[in-house]
Amino acid sequence: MGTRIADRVREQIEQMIVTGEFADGERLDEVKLAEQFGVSRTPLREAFQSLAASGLLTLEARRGAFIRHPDFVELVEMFEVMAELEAMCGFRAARRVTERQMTDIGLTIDACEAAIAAGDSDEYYRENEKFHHLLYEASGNRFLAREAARLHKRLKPYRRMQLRVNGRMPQSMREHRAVFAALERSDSKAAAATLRLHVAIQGERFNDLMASYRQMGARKAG
Amino acid sequence: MGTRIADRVREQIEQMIVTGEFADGERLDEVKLAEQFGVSRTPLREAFQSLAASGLLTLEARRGAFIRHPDFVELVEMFEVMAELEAMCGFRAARRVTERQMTDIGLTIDACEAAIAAGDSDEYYRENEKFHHLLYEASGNRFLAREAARLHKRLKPYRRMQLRVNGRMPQSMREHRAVFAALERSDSKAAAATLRLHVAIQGERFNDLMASYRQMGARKAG
DNA sequence: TTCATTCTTTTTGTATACAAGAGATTTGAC
DNA sequence: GTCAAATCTCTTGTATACAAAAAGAATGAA
Repeated sequence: MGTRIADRVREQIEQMIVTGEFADGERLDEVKLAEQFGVSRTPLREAFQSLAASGLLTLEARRGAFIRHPDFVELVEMFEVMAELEAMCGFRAARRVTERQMTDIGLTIDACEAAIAAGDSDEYYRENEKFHHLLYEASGNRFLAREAARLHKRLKPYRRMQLRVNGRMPQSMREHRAVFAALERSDSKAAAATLRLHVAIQGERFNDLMASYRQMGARKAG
Repeated sequence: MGTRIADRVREQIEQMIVTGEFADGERLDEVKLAEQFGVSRTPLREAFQSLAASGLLTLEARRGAFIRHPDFVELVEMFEVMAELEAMCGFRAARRVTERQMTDIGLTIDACEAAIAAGDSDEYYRENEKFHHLLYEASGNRFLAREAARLHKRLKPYRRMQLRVNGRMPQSMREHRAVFAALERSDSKAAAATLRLHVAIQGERFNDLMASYRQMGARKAG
């Protein structure tokens, strides 16, 4: 991607979306955004197309571009797929991960724990994200890594809800350690199973998420 | 999708791509395509963005839109992910598939076999595709179904290679029947395992595909 | 010839202009 | 006041015009 305006604009809007800057149902005004970015509508509309194809927004014919947050059912479905993709990555990584990659993964886990201890949740999110991306890479399947990263990005606005719930972060860290241990002993099945549970929404977390979702929905609507 | 030119054009180009109308490395000429479709470059370029985001073509900054067939490694990687998505669909479908869906799936299997008997390979491809799409739907996870369908479409140009090899079609049919049987007895694991093997490229099929790929590459290049 | 350089042409990227549909508003009847 | 129809405004979709970069052709030196 060179210095194309369309690409830059796409990147910026993408960031705005994944950081939850838009409310559910909000329409992205072409002219407003265009002058906000200081560009014409043409590259902006190309960015819209690209974002829509990635699922980050929805284009309705002759109505415009809308942020359509997934409903609760779809959100669970998406996490279900994410869980399976991560499990797949872990399964393959257990056999293929390099020394170097293990070192990097270990570092992110340490950094995550340090962030928790320091109460720095932004730092935690960053390192947590790094952990997962390293895992995708370690799968040794570059296509899989890209697809996992894509869905990961799409779920970004909703992942915070998942982590915010009480006591989730220490549990999450234990799971990271368990994944690391499984990779270390090349235990594909354990790595896959741990990651599947790490990401999936089931049991208590189902209820926690539902509550957060309702809250979020209320806030966004208001 | 209303009556937007961009959408119609996108659809048409997509068809052209998945039916293998373009050679590897081929550049899609904006002005030529525009006048071919009788439209301006604007909707065409929007279609390009959308197609690129779906992975069906590659945009290179200030160079244009190119068809970039995956290299052999990437192709295997993609089928690996496809196998897992189909396994996931089968796993879930075994618990959730409806009577109606089972009937439909059974019909496509019959139609596939009839097509083989009649030597009608186009019909076979159509019904085979229907079989897989029904399976995606039967998973009960609509997001998963969409993602599976997306990758399925992207792999379309290469699936024919896989089926073309000697004796593959009857084997493929046995696998369809095995999937059906597993669904009928709600055997999630069997459904998943059968589908994983059905789609994955391993063992002999690896070599078969590699040979076909080389052939195809040669043909396209020439 | 072969290579590098300059000029020309082609093609992409962006802006703007125009057309047409969706939504809001006004007007009028009851 | 309420509803409906017509009008107006705003927004999207498409075409065209222009700018700039890349590809290609021509020129000239070794």
